[in-house]
Amino acid sequence: MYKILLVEDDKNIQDLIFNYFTKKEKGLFDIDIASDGEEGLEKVYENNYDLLLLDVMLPEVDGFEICRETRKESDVPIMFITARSNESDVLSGYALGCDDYVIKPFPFPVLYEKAKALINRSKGLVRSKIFTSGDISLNPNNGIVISDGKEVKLTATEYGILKVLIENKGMIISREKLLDIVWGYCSGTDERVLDTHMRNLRKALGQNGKQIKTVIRRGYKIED
Amino acid sequence: MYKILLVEDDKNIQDLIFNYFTKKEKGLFDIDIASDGEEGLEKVYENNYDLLLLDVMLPEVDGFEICRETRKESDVPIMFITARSNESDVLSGYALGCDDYVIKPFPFPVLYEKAKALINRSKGLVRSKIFTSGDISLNPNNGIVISDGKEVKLTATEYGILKVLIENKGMIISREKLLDIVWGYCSGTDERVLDTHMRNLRKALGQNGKQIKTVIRRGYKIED
DNA sequence: CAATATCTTTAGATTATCTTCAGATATATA
DNA sequence: TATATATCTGAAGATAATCTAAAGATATTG
Repeated sequence: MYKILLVEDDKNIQDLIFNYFTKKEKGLFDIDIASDGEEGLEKVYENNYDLLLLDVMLPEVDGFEICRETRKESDVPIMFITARSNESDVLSGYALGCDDYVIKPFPFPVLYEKAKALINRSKGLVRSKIFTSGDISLNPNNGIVISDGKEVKLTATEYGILKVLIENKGMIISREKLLDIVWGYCSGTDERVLDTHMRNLRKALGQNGKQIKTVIRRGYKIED
Repeated sequence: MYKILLVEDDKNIQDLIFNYFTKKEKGLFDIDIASDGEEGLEKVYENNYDLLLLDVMLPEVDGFEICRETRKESDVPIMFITARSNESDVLSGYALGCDDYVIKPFPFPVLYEKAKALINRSKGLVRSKIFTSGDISLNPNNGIVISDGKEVKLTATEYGILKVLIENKGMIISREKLLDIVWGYCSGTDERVLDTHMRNLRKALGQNGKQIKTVIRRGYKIED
């Protein structure tokens, strides 16, 4: 559940956005509404939003001012939604540190997807990147492998093998393919090195090493 | 210096974007160009870009396909820039995991600011903040590094290395990437300089130098 | 232009990791 | 069941990556 603050003085647009955002995928977004800039700033200070949707022309304090004040101490994602489409207004918005500047009118589904994309980006959730198999998890982003809750230190080769297996969980990966992917070639004579690395990898994973099955004559696979 | 890949078949637009982006704030952006989708995908695989600008309608492999393939293993920021303005096309783009969908024609300054905002967001640099790792803190605003409560004077190279590591705390940064980011290239012969700088950096940080771990064959990382 | 600080190069020492090997064990096939 | 084939294991040797230290090159400062 992500919390969004909408600062917009037009009741009609308030309702339309509120309805679209709260009903589309139930429970994904929770929307707070402020009808003028002063109220908007107060809410920003008092809450911890995941996204601000700011109209620019507002009573009391305008959207640009809200953005400027907010950016002094927060990197919360900010999108302007406004009818002011002058290039110079758009550039002003970006200069103040907004993330997107959407010009009215716009299709609600597009605004919705923009909001989702931006929130995901801000939380580093663009691609769900942690692979798991049983109690083993591998995060290709930082290269950390966890088995039974403890980080295990793998060598580069072991890591490469595990990555291929876990990315293709359940599939049998042939020895040739493993040699090819991890070493970049497939010679043949020294093909037995893989045995040793598989053994070391299994040992490093402890109890969970058993998740790596050998399928005789066909390769290896990992299964939870 | 951020690296951008532009995949666009129209030579004219290629030139316009290239010129605008490379000349505006000199050295902020470095632009690679691919004229068809196949070349684009190759470049994505071979390089480490900070942003992809993808046209949708392309020879060989279209922009959507590039996005889909890229997202299988990367969360690099992606912006579509295309004349296809149907709502369903826009939604397709977001469904594939893009960060923004810009409809042609657009003012170059706006595209430029969008690119900057997105890259900053992706790197967590929206608001400059103080990075910490254990008892080390680095303030990119004034370039001051504090270790164990005392300011330590780092050389520019040492500072650059620490900054990259601490901005990506916990992640393994490859030697190539460090060389590339800090020196702007990656030659190969004189690659061993890094060893020395890492040692000097660790020594300068005193006890806390131990927070910088070397991950053999894969790079270095900092952890608290 | 000298003095100083910083960066880069080099090469030997020290590890970590990879590979090889040979015998043991398991599995397929006839 | 016998035999051939495939994989596992453990130890040791080979290779490659990183660390260290010291000296030469370059840049910066007064």
